[in-house]
Amino acid sequence: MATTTAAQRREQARFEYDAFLRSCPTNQLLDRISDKWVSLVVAALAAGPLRYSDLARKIAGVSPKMLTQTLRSLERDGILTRTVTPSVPVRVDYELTPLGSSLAHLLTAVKAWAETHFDEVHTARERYDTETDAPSAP
Amino acid sequence: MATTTAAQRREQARFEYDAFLRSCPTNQLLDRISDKWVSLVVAALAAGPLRYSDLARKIAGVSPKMLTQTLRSLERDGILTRTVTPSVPVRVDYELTPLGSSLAHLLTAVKAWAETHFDEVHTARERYDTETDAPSAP
DNA sequence: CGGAATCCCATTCGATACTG
DNA sequence: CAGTATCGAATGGGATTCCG
Repeated sequence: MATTTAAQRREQARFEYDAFLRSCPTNQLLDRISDKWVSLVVAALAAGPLRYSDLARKIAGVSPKMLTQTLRSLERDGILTRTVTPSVPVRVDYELTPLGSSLAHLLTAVKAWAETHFDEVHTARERYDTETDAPSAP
Repeated sequence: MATTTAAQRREQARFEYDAFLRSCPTNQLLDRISDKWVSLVVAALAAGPLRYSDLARKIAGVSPKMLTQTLRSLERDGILTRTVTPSVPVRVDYELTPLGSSLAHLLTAVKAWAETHFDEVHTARERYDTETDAPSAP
């Protein structure tokens, strides 16, 4: 017996892996800040509160769908607050919470790392491309 | 005239946005470390060099395809080194470079932030779900 | 103005099978 | 052991349209 070993073993491994991820706050939050738009929104709001259309203009390339989706998930996580002012044309402001500010600081650290080591990465990348792309080319 | 305003304007905005991203090292590297598997591989290698199959076992849930793909891109960026020992069964070791170690440190900082603020996020999330999910539910 | 809902395409990812 | 190749499923994300 045990014809199903290989497949089932990975399936079970995957199960345990999922359980691990669920129990690991790091991965949950890493996934959150990993999002392409999240970092841009947080960076845009770091300077101060903005309205929906201001964000759309500042980020410049985001579709309304993704902007709304991103803002909702960030609001849900307590990264920012959404304030509706029921004037005639509705006005909605978004602002970072203290938690959001601390996230902005973290992203600043990431940015610092990226700027510090970008040269190394760039160099390594070019060398790798040269070595693998033209090792035996005429 | 100007029937195409809305769509075309965003298209052009998108173009500029792409140009911005290309010139911004932060986003390039943020995208790299954002990857779900990258962080796991770096974390796994932080303790010391590992062989391919060791990594597959330690990460437990990754397909060979993604593992190889992740390792290649990290090698390309100078995050880790790949050492082939041409013994009878081929042996390949992966090890973090100094650059990779610094990235591991950064991920540690992210992890610290996540663990520090996980409660807040969790609380905010539950509150949000409660408020939006059952305000008028029977 | 600020958003919700729908459609749909492109990329990505995972599982499997095969090779050196 | 350490990959590569291929296929199908899932997902993300953009455009569009309509509501309050």
